[in-house]
Amino acid sequence: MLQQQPLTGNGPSSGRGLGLSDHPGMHALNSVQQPSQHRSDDSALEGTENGHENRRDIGDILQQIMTITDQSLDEAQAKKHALNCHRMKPALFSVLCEIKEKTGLSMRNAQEDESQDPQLVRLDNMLLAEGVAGPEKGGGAAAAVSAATSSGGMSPDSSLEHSDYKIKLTQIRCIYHTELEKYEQACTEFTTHVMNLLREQSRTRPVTPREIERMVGIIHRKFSTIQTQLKQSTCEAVMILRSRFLDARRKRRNFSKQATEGLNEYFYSHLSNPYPSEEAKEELAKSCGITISQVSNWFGNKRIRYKKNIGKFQEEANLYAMKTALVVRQGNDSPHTPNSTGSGSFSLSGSADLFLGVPPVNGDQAAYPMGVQANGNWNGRNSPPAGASPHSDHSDNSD
DNA sequence: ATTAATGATTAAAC
DNA sequence: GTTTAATCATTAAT
Repeated sequence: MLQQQPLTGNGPSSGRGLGLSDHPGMHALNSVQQPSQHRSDDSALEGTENGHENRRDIGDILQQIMTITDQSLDEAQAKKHALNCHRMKPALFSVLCEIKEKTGLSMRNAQEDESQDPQLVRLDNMLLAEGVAGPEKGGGAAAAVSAATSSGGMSPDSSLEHSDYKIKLTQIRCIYHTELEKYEQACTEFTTHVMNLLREQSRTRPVTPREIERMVGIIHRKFSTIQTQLKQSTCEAVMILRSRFLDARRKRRNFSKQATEGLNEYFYSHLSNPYPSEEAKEELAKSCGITISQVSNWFGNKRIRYKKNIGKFQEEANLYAMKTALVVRQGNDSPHTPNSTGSGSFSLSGSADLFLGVPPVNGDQAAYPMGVQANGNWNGRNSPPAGASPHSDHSDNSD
């Protein structure tokens, strides 16, 4: 099928075997054979009286074959090059490629899924959101922190708390980037290697550029799985880091003494309605050096814990009540001044120091002098009956 | 080493 | 949205 005579078109050739015999590259083969052809007379075909001569030929051939391995590399290279330069080579190449294409050898991975891996996209987005994949400057860290603190509005302060986190995040980012770089380098290296190899082989083998491209795609897909793994583990590390460093429960610091003092002051001076407004919260947050969320948390905790065991807080209540009273007395000499305490039963205590007898709270009968007691309005259902001080609270806030 | 105190988180209710 | 009640996880105190 490949021996179409007109295709060769090389007139002077002997017309055998695609006419390659006159190519310089083929001389090697000829040269192997020719010596054994001791005078291509017809006598060779006769083979008369040549039993031992044939044996000698075989020996010669073997000898020649053995010498092939001794041929210098340059020589072989030259032959190859000569073969590549043959004018029939492109035609033969294309024909062989066509055959290969038809036999489906090269179309095993025909379906080129150009679809991006959704998981990889997801990981990319996550890393970007965490500031790992983004720019390596402060902007990235800031973005990470802002993203991390998105759950609670606690961005203004606790930068000290975040510094550790930032350091670790930077470490992760560095590792990630170096690994990614290594990965990319290895990928390109391998790809170029394979491409060079295939290109080289395309001289002697029907390998189309299309196939090379496809091969590159396959390689990239393989490497992509590695990339996915890298990104996944990075994500995991970031998540662990976040859960460990940004979960404030693990980094709880007690408030400063003065902060607690200020909060308690407000709480006990608004005991009848210890629900600071937004403005009051802001004020408290500013004066105590904590966030509004922390103020809210503190009041939430305080209310529930106070309500749960009023007796336990009696001393504290008296303490702050006295403090407030003293402040009020300093500010205003009148003993009947309605101070800011919510409970009417408290304000009359000129010396609020002996209300420390603390009975069990849940007892049905509370026959004791309540030093400072909120009327149980705000602590609705569970509030102990606390028969003392049935006055409804009304004298209230200083605002 | 235990325990109490405390700030933060969570689910559920409003 | 906030608040309650329970709970967690850490810190301070015993």
